Amino acid sequence: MPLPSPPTRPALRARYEARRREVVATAAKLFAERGYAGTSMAELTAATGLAAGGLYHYIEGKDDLLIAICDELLEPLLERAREIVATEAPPVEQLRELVAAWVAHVVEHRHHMLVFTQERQAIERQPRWRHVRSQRKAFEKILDDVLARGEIDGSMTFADRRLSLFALLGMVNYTPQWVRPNGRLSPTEIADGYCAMVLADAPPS
Amino acid sequence: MPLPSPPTRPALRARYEARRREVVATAAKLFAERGYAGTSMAELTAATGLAAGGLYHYIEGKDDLLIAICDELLEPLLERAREIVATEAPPVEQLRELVAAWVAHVVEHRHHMLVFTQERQAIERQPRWRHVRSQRKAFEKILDDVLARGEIDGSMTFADRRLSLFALLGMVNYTPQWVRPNGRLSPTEIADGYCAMVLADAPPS
DNA sequence: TCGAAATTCGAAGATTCGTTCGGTATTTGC
DNA sequence: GCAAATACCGAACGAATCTTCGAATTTCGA
Repeated sequence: MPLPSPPTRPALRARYEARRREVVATAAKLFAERGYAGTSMAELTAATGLAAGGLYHYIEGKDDLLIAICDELLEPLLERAREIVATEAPPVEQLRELVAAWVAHVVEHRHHMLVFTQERQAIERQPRWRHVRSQRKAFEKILDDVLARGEIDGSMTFADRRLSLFALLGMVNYTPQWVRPNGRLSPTEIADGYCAMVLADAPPS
Repeated sequence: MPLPSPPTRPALRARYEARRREVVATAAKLFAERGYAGTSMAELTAATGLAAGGLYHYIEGKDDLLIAICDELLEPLLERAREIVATEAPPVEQLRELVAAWVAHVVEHRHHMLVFTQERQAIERQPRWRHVRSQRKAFEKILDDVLARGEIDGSMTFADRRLSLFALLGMVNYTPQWVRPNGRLSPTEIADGYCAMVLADAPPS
């Protein structure tokens, strides 16, 4: 099983990378619509225009696509999140930036995100997915840390910080299920709304 | 293809119904852990103790299980929701009751709920799932109506009511992903926390 | 206790699916 | 323009899957 490798000749290399990204994007759309297991390679070949054999010049196998989709989703998001918390801005500002970037990201890559959500059980169970799993955990830790810093310096108040974190994860992760590109609300407005709900929470008097 | 029907003899009828519920519950657990398509009938037979052919006395086919799981999840929830909004309690109280019942339900049936979430694309796409789809929509409409009544009578304030609805759906639907039976927070505490976040939201001054 | 109903078995059937592989066409670098 | 690298094709294979079916066993009701 020779794993396909990018061509060494420079003129073809760019074309190869671009085509591979196309294939992954097409797969993300199909997987989001029909499910990973519910999408056959035959449907994928039809959607990409390639024939059965041609596909395997760009991917190792079907599950390679799933990993590529998750990586395209999590890697840039995690990088951006680390940039934001490296700032010296106060926690509340960092949280707003984080949620804004996060919402914008899942809206733009909503197909990726839908696949990530649907295949969560596979991701959490199989050892092969350790990397994806640790990226998800790293992102959630960044969020939790920001909330913790806000709680400590008194700029945020939570009845239960852990619950607020889970609520935020729920809101944002659910967004791709209903959001439409060029919908009524912009990603920024959505993010602001979410932040308001999380930050307005106060312990019962 | 003779569809399996409950026995007419009374003594066996109860046993049949019970066994069928067992099968559905086992399927819900496996599907939640491994995914619907990722679970083979062979694994199901192993988990139920029945042999391949024996299973088909209780179900029509694999997707029959999926419908049964969704029905067991949505039917009682929808019924309870209708009871609550038939009350004359003020909207805020109705909302608290709704969310409390809802959270308790998804926590208790978290396997069912995880399957429902994972197979959402199938449910929303295929005509066969019209019934499940309409139950989901009916429940969401009940929620939206309560929020609308609260907004009109001034007891609730939303920057954007639609967004608050989606946020609430996100929070609750995500709950099964992290909640543990006998965990630190009771379903009631979780529900109260969610309500506080949704109700505390106010338009920016 | 007897006959019919109900339950269970497990091997076989039919289909679907992911992947491979030999071959052909196209492109690149020299 | 030539040779080598690259891109692509599509039939075919092997494995895995869901479901069926006839037979064997158990259970119920009269």
